[in-house]
Amino acid sequence: MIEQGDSCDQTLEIRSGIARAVDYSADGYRQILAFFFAGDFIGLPLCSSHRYSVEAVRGLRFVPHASQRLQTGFPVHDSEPEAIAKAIWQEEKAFIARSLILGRVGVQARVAAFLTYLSQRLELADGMLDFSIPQGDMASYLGTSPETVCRTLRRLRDEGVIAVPSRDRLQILNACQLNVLAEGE
Amino acid sequence: MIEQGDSCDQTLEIRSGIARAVDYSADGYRQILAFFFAGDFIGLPLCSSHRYSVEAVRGLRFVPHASQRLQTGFPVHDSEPEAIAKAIWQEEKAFIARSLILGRVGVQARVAAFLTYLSQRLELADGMLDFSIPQGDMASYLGTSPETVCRTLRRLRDEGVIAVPSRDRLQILNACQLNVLAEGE
DNA sequence: CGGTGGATTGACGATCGTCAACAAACGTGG
DNA sequence: CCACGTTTGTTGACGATCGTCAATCCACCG
Repeated sequence: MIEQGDSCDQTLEIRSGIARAVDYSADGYRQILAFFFAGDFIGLPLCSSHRYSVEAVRGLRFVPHASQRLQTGFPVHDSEPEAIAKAIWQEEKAFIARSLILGRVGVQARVAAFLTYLSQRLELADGMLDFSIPQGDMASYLGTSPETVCRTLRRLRDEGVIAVPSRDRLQILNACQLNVLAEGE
Repeated sequence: MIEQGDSCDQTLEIRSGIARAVDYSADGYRQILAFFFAGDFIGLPLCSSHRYSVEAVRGLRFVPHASQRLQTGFPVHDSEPEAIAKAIWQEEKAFIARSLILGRVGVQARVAAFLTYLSQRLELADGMLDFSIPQGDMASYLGTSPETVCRTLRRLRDEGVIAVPSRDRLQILNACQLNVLAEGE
């Protein structure tokens, strides 16, 4: 889709589904930097080459746009400058969001903050989320292990904060309590 | 200096010293999101209000610039679009950097990655860093406690990877080993 | 029906956050 | 220059958390 290091000549606009931004460090370390959802633009050409790879998580539909580089002038041809600023802001917000989530101490706080964040992006109704993100991806995003993610979700389920009716559905039953947990107990 | 939530009508250009970007969440949680150094622009007006506060860490000198909002058109009056793209990219890079550091498992790996990152920004010579960042700030940035930061730095010192000649100086003796530790042992 | 990949659970040991005490550095006023 | 209070750094001890390894279960697909 987009490979880290590729030159910035196209931008993707997500129509539906979830995509992940992945960083492959020189040392082989792999991290999921962000998730992107319907309506997001990714691969904004602030630089000459992409800073991360973009991969489909599930059910991804997107449209590519040819992009002129911001370095050689802003593309005012088909979109207003405001639209570009908004898209850049959206992308940056995604990175700050992960930063804020990872900065919390305790995996439970991070998971709770992540679920709250997700609910703002892909809530269907009544706290029900389209939760088609593998736990391995969640673990990489949250800087922990899949086992710990699983255990933490289980504890939240046992405490009645969330419900997991099916593998790709997750319902937030007690958003208030989730916020308390996100502060670290 | 800049308060989180203020309207974006000024941009700061750092001349010397270190500044920190701080997020105050609604729940009172405080996190240091990024450090900024000489040459950086902060407070870029991608949005109508600032997303974080900016505070001086030490020895900060800066010049304010009145900023037109990107939302209402790019300010091409005194700087090229490329310069703006570069500044935005620099800011975003700082957030991604923290994200990549925090995503690593183990405090030692995070500290090592952070020191490597710092050395790219404020290295003087021979791995010697102007290290006037309180350990409390480091701890908040790294998502850990001041005590653990202190202990980790001590271990690195004992292993001969770094040296701390004075409180505001830190020398990287073995950059290679530091990279190994950043990968998690 | 077997195979495959993800999810789950248990056990164990290392790490790390917390509390507490103390030392060192710094700024202030005398 | 000294006395003092305040901030920051340092160290020890302890308990909870979390990463790892391993085994097992489950959903999905051929």
